Amino acid sequence: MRWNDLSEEKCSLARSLAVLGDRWTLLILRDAFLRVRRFDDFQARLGIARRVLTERLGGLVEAGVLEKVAYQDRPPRFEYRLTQKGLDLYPVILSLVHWGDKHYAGEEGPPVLHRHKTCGHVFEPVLSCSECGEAVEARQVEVLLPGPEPVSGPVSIKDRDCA
Amino acid sequence: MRWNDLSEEKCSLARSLAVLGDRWTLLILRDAFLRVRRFDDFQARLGIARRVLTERLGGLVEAGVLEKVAYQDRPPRFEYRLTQKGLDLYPVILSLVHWGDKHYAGEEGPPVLHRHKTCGHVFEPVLSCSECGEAVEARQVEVLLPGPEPVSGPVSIKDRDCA
DNA sequence: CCTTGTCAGTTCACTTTCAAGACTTATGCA
DNA sequence: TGCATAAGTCTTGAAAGTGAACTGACAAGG
Repeated sequence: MRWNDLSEEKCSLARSLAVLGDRWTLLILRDAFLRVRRFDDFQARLGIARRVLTERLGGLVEAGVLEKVAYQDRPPRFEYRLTQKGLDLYPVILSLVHWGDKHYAGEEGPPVLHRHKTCGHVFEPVLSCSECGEAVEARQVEVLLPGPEPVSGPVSIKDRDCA
Repeated sequence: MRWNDLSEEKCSLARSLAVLGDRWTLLILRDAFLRVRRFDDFQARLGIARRVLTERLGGLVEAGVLEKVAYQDRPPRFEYRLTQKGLDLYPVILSLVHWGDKHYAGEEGPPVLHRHKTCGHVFEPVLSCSECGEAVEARQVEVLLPGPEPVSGPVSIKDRDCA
């Protein structure tokens, strides 16, 4: 399978990974959420090869996750900023961070804490159900095929291909 | 940077990506959540090169995300099952799926729906705050360095390296 | 002027990883 | 005996990543 074919799959996870599934992309986005914006800052913080960084930033701009904005004209200089589509990735990043905190923090505890400005508390991210508000666990979720109404109902693995 | 060095970084995102950051790994886990368990089933569904699948499954077992269980002895046959650590990845997967649904579902809508058995409704995943229960958005979160009490407080980018 | 420095990339010579499919081993079934 | 199944292993060319040096446009200092 060519990697680009993923974007044509009828699976939202595959389509997301066509954009994000690269080894560097999520690290670049982590820094973007920390308000890193410039080529050389990304490069210095990540230690990524410059050619690869060029490609990744270009890909993220093309995908609409970042936008390239000139911050001066002579000489032309640009910065990369998260779009709303990029900001929508925050749950992905925070879930990954939380999983790392849970399973890889040593005795020192997690490397950083997060404070929710809205309520003022240090918090942990919880993935919850939009309908009942309870935390969602894997085995409490059933996958359904969409569609007006007809056959649908619980679907066995063989009926579908996708998460 | 060698990829393996990531696991030594003092950043939970980097440590998570050291395990999951590969192009195939999350697709393998998607299938695992759909209760795919056997080598040939993964291979046929994903179209992944068999050698790469061997490596990835081995890596996930080593990381404690999957466990390899014999389901018969002669000939020896194994299946790969999610551990609790693996099940803990559900928020990551679901967040990625939801982002794909939001930004890549065409007119047909998302390829699958999720039903929360606990409450019975089709739902969307919401990342919420463990303290106040509200949905968390990127720009409402502040990063703090942990520690007993001393200096800490809001941290500027230069003070930390990590998400 | 002339040098040094900054920033956003390119280019190049290499190394590593991946892809696709044939092959292997152990066994049950007809 | 011959075929099928499952879980891999092996081989080989193609693709992607790496690190270091280089470029081009400009600013600042002596």
